[in-house]
Amino acid sequence: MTQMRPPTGSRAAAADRGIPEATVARLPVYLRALAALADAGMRTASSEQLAGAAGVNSAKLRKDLSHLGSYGTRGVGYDVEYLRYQIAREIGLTQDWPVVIVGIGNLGQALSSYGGFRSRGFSIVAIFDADPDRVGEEHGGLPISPMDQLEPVVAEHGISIAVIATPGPAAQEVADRLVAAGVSSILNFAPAVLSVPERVDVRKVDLSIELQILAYHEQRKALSGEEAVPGHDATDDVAAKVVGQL
Amino acid sequence: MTQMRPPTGSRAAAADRGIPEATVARLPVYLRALAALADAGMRTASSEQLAGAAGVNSAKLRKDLSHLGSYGTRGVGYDVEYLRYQIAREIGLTQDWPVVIVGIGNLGQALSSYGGFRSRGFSIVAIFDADPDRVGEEHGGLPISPMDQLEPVVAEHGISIAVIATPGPAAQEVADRLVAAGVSSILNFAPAVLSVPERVDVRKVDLSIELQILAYHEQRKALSGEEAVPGHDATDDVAAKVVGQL
DNA sequence: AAGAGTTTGTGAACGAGAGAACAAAATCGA
DNA sequence: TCGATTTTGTTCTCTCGTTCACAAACTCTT
Ligand SMILES: NC(=O)c1ccc[n+]([C@@H]2O[C@H](COP(=O)([O-])OP(=O)(O)OC[C@H]3O[C@@H](n4cnc5c(N)ncnc54)[C@H](O)[C@@H]3O)[C@@H](O)[C@H]2O)c1
Ligand SMILES: NC(=O)c1ccc[n+]([C@@H]2O[C@H](COP(=O)([O-])OP(=O)(O)OC[C@H]3O[C@@H](n4cnc5c(N)ncnc54)[C@H](O)[C@@H]3O)[C@@H](O)[C@H]2O)c1
Repeated sequence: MTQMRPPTGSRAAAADRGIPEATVARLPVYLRALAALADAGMRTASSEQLAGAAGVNSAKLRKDLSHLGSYGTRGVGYDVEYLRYQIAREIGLTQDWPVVIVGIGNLGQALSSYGGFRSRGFSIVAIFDADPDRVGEEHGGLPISPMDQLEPVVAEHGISIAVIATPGPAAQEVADRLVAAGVSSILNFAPAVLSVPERVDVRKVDLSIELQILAYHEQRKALSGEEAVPGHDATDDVAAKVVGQL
Repeated sequence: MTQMRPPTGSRAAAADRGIPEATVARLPVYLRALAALADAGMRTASSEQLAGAAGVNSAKLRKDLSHLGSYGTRGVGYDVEYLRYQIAREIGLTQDWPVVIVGIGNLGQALSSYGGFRSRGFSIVAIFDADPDRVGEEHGGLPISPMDQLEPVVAEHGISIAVIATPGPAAQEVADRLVAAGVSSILNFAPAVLSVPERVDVRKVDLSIELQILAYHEQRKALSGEEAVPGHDATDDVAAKVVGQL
């Protein structure tokens, strides 16, 4: 995703601040696991325990954490609260991130009403929809704002993270406006490939794709049961038209 | 994810039917790109065009497709409809998958009302919630069923794919019931690490984590601006308690 | 029929990530 | 103080995935 800017020359000691993408994606999981352990009253935890709670291999967890620095104690483990703070700081969760949501349909409403974001370092400061009839409707304590408020709100709050939950065809246009207004990270729920300048990060969440991946594995499981029949594939060349739409 | 069952001995020719996980995750994207091209009236497409529409590198696309077989024509490209059918068949989308959703809160309602699943090969056949007051409510044309209907419905329709959209603490229990009832693929929206038998596939969608990953990159961008100050980190050892809850 | 022009399919080089294994560093009990 | 025990941080190896680059295969024009 983000540009891996070439070796930053002037670096002296250990923590090179270049955490592997795969590790970054797991840090939030560790944070959640630590919260669970803290709630359970644990003040310290071994890599084995933490890994268990996070659902990963303990060697992987230790290597991940070693990228942040050396925050454990050999023979003891990790101080739960301290590690929690260090990870939060590394991810950038010691500050609160203001976020806007564009497209308040089924999904946008669910997101707007979701209370879990605030406690994880994000506050939704405005929600937008193009439908004039919906402007003013409240969701999660915020009124829907009209689209012409987008630029001023983004500027005023210094928004850098936005969520797109519009239909697919509208997504690119919305993304363009967001980027022009100053947003540099987008979470996209619309089934569309967004094209944005290099400095902008886009993450895509696509529920249909997730289901399709499950379907693939499901089909393989089913097939490996009846394995018997070796090499044919009857339906193979029959027709192309069958697929219907997408 | 799924067990990479050891080399299946009795395999003669080319297509070994062991598609890399990374490729599987991209096939649905290609499918969508192909649909877009077809709608635009294209009957044939080069790897370059397809890759453009799908937002990937063309070499990667060609290698991905080569795992399914040799469906292109050198000097020409790929027949849009034919490739579409082949990918759909490979993913298992020539059949329709019945799906159930458990936990009809904000998110579950959005999913239930979403029309996009049907056209992509999935039909929601039942939705469940533990709240007795909500049983009977309609969402997306389906009434909410009580939880005690879960096992009979899963059995009757031969459900193998389920979606969990309950709060985190309830997720494991729900997963256990689903698995016991015969489900072998789960799409989980709850912030919880599910433990399931090996034969069961779980995919997790976690919106907070997506935002946190964006926040990390956002922070790095901000930091690399003020790069000047080299090695310190004032707030480093100050306190641990600051983090609040998760 | 032959040559020019396209575009696929794949071999090979490279890079990133996962996991096993172990030395180094800490605690604890005697 | 010393040795036994625990557990981290890191090195090494292996696997998986990405990208480049090009020969092989096809079309089209003359
Ligand atoms: N609802 C789901 O469960 C679900 C599942 C998978 C994918 N998605 C995707 O998420 C997106 C949103 O889904 P949804 O069900 O909420 O759709 P929806 O149709 O209910 O809502 C879309 C909203 O976006 C608004 N909108 C349209 N054009 C806009 C524009 N140019 N600017 C601002 N707002 C605009 C519409 O007024 C509407 O309120 C879609 O792209 C959909 O494919 C949704
Ligand atoms: N809404 C969002 O935008 C959003 C965003 C990120 C994550 N999530 C996660 O998705 C999940 C659902 O979110 P939500 O906003 O819809 O929550 P919600 O509280 O609105 O809905 C949860 C639903 O699950 C039902 N439920 C509770 N226990 C159950 C059980 N044991 N069996 C069956 N049903 C049960 C409840 O009755 C309720 O209707 C949560 O885990 C949440 O953390 C939601």
